[in-house]
Amino acid sequence: MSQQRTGPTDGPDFPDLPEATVARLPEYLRALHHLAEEGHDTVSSEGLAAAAGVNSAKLRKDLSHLGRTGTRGVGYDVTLLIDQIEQVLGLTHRRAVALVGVGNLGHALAGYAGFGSRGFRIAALFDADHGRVGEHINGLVVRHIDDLPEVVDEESISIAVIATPAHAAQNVADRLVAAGVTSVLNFAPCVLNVPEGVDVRKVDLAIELQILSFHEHRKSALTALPGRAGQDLQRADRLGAEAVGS
Amino acid sequence: MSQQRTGPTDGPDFPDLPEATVARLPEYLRALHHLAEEGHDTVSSEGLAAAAGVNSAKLRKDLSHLGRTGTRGVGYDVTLLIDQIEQVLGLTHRRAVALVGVGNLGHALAGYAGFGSRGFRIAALFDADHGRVGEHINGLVVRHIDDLPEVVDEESISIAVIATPAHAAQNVADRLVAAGVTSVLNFAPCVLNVPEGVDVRKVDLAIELQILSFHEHRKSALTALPGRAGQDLQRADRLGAEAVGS
DNA sequence: GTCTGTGAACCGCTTCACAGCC
DNA sequence: GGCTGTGAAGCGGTTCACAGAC
Repeated sequence: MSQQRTGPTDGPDFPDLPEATVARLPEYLRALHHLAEEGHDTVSSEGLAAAAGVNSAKLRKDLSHLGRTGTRGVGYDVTLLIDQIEQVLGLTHRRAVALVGVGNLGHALAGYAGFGSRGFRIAALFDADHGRVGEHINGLVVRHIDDLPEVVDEESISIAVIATPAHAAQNVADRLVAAGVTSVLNFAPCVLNVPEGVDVRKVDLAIELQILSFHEHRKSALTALPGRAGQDLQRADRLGAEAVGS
Repeated sequence: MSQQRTGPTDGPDFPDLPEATVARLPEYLRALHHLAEEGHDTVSSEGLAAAAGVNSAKLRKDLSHLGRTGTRGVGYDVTLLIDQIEQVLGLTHRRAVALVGVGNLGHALAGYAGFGSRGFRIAALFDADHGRVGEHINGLVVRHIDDLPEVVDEESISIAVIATPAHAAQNVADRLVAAGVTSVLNFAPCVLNVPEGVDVRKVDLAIELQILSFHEHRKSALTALPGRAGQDLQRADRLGAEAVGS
C-alpha cells in the first residue's frame, strides 16, 4: 500500500478511532474547556471522567487511542489535551455550516451561540419560502434554496443542518449533496437517503421523549408492585450521571 | 419471587427490552405511521426496515422482543404493530411535559408541533427571568420557576425539558427532581448529576456537529491521498441510510 | 415459495485488573 | 505511592443462516 494506515502512535497524524470514542471526545473537550476556565492546569482520568459523566477506565482507553497523552503519576495536561482533541476532531479551523429551513426551530438554531463558541460558523441560511427570503436573522440574510450551489461553493461549506418539515427534507438533502455538502445534521423526523461518503446524523426531539416515556412507563409499572419487583428499579436507571456541579 | 419477570410472550404486559431496541422503537413507530397514512395495511420486515433506516434482521429481532407480532409468509399488520409499540413505550395516554427556559431554543421547542402529534403535551413553561414570566407562547403562559412544585403536582408532570444556559441547568435539574420529575431531556451543554431512578437524556447540538467534523476531517485526509488509501473512503460512511423517499 | 422468529457465531465496546512509568 | 496505558475477560448488540409457520 502506498500509504500506511497511520497508527495511534505518532502525534498529529490521523488515528483510526472507534466510533464510540469519537462520539465521546466532544464531551471530554467541553469538560476540559470548563476545567481550563476554572484554572486547572492538569487533571486526572478520574477527575475528567467525572466531569464528562463517564467512568475513568473508559476515558483512559479513549484517550489512549490518541497516542501518549497523559503522564503516569500526574494526569493529563489540560491545554495540551484540548489541542490534541481539537486536532483529531478537525476543529483547528472554524467550519462553515449552512442551515436550511428558518421556521420555528431553524430560527432558534440560527441564533444559537453554542455553535459559534465551539468551532462552527453559521455561514448561510436558506429557505424555500419566498416570503422568508431576505429576512435578517442574527446578522445573516435568508437566501432562497435555489442559491445553494453558489453559496456552498463560495463559502466552502461541507456541513449543513436541515431544519425543514419532514416532507421537504429528502429533497433538501438531495440538493445539498448535489451542491457538494458531505455531512448533514437532520432535525426533520424522517430517514434520509444519501449516497455513500455522505454522513448523516439525526436529532429527533419526539423520539428522545418517547424513549424517556418508555422508562417512565417501566418505572410506574415496577413501583406499582410491592416487594421484590420494586427492587428492580435500582437496575432501572441507566443514565444516572455522577459528576461536575456547575 | 412474588412476581415473575414478565417474558416477551404475553401481550399487554411488560417486556424487558434491550436498551438499543428501545431506542429504535420510536423510529419504527414513525415509519409505521407514515406507512399507515399511505394506506398500507401490512408491511414486510424488509419494507419496514427500509423505511426506518435499519436492516431487516435487526428489525425482526427487535420486534420479536414484543412477542409474536408478525405473520410468517405475510408480514406485519401496520395498525396492530403501531398499537403494540405505543403500548410498550407508554404512549397510550398523552404525557404532560414541562419545559424550563424559554430563551432562544426553549421558545422554539414550545412551538414545536411534533411533540403534540407524537404523544406529548407541553403542559407548562418556566423561566427564572421575571421579565419573561407572564409572556404568552403558543397558548401557554410562562410561569416563574418557583412555581415548579405546584404545577408539576397539578398537571402530573413526570418528564421535563431543560433548555436553559449550561450554568443554570444543574440547579434546574435539582428543582425538577425535588418537585417529582423523574425523566429529563437536557439541551444544556453540561453533565447533570441526578439521583438514582431519574433518567436523563442529553441533546447537544454542537457535539453533533463536532462528530460530523471528525468525519469531514477524515474524509479530506483520505481523499488528499491518491491510490489505495482513497478506497478506504468506501468504508468511511457509517450512516448512509437507505430507504423511504417521502 | 414467502417471510417471520431465533439459535449461534461474530464483533465491538466496556470493564477489570495490573504492569509500567513518574 | 499515584496514576496512566493496556492486555484480557466479559457483555451486549448485530449479523448470519435457517427452521418453521403460513
